[in-house]
Amino acid sequence: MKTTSVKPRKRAAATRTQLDPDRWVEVAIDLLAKEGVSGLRVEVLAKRCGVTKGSFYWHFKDRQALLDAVLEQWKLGRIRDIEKTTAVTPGNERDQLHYAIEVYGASRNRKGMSIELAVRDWARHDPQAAAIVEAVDLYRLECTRKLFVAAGMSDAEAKSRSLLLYACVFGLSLMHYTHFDDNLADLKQRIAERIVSN
Amino acid sequence: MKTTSVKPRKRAAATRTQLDPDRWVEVAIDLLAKEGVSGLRVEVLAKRCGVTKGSFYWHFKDRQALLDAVLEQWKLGRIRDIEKTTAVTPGNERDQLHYAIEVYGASRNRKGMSIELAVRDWARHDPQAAAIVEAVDLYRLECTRKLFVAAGMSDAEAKSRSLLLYACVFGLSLMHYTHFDDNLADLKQRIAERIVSN
DNA sequence: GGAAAAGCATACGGTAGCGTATGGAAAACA
DNA sequence: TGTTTTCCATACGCTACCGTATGCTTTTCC
Repeated sequence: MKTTSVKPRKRAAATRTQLDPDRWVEVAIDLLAKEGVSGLRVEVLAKRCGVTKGSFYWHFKDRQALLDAVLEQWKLGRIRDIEKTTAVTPGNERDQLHYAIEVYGASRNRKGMSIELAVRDWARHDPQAAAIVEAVDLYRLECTRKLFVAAGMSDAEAKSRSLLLYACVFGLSLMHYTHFDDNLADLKQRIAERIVSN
Repeated sequence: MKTTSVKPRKRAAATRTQLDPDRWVEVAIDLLAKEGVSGLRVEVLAKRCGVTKGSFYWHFKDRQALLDAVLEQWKLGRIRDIEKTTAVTPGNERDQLHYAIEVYGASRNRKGMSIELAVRDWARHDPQAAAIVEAVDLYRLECTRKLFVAAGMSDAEAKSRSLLLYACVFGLSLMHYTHFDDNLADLKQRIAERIVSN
């Protein structure tokens, strides 16, 4: 093949961006969101990064190494996120719970939810991914549990609400209910109330 | 290759089972549950049926035709199931709602939930699957909505509860909360109460 | 500025999967 | 019994992957 034999030897010469592993993982998570794990292929990813797989195999031992890195990165990101979302400002626990619900509301944060679902589907076939998901879930559940307790609920009730909250949030993202009602905002509001109110 | 040159020309000679499309779809759904759509490959499926893909391409135009059939079959099965689960026996609406929740409880009906999740993941990348899921969701939501109304709730509240119910059911199946509490039964009970009670 | 290392391209072998072509056995039919 | 039709096996070409080998630039370091 020879278009003009012009060697593409500039690769974004401006920023002089070398591809470090983190950048690879970043793009990989992007791809994961759109295609799922099964779509996370080495050569596809490389093309997305504007290079060939020769580069990939310089940074990573193999595909599995990338997957491991993706999982780890996701885990860290989630935990950081949860801590931010559930940071305590005494007295406002219920508002914060509402906020936590809203944050996951499909409209915005669409990409985040796509990743979430992709990882969970991944976890259904991969024990390692399952372990990561479990760790993240337990951490999340614990964080909101504390909020419910701080809001005045019994420990057992708080646990149940905490689980209900996340189950509902992820469940909604799995469903297609757009045409179920013409006032979805009210619907969601009622649900949120049901989860956090007494 | 020649083990003993014994031609396997009996293929379950007892029942004389010809492979009809329905049988293919049945096995395909099984495979779908275990591997997801991406694992639903023609040659793998054929091997599972004890034949080669030569047989497959006699019954189906191509892989897509199988996928279509799987979706259609799933849709029909779901609708039949919902009608059974939400069949009305006046006065017992709340019991039935509890039953509907319990039916999806991950422990039993594990396979059914696997299929459910696989199809929903499928729907995230395929508009056609998404349409089927939407139809099934709307039908389900409508059925339980009626139950909530019959149990004495306002229409708006019934809709919200209906959505909450399914979101929670599917959401729970996505989560890994086994180690969150040592009395999961109580946890689930509380959640169910929260969904159906006033 | 020359050697070493980093970062990437290219080419290769190998597997798995899709779909087609073709033929052969078994069953239905006449 | 002979001929269709049904049902399936085998063989083939093609593509998309994975991972390796090897070499070509660019950077880094002396």
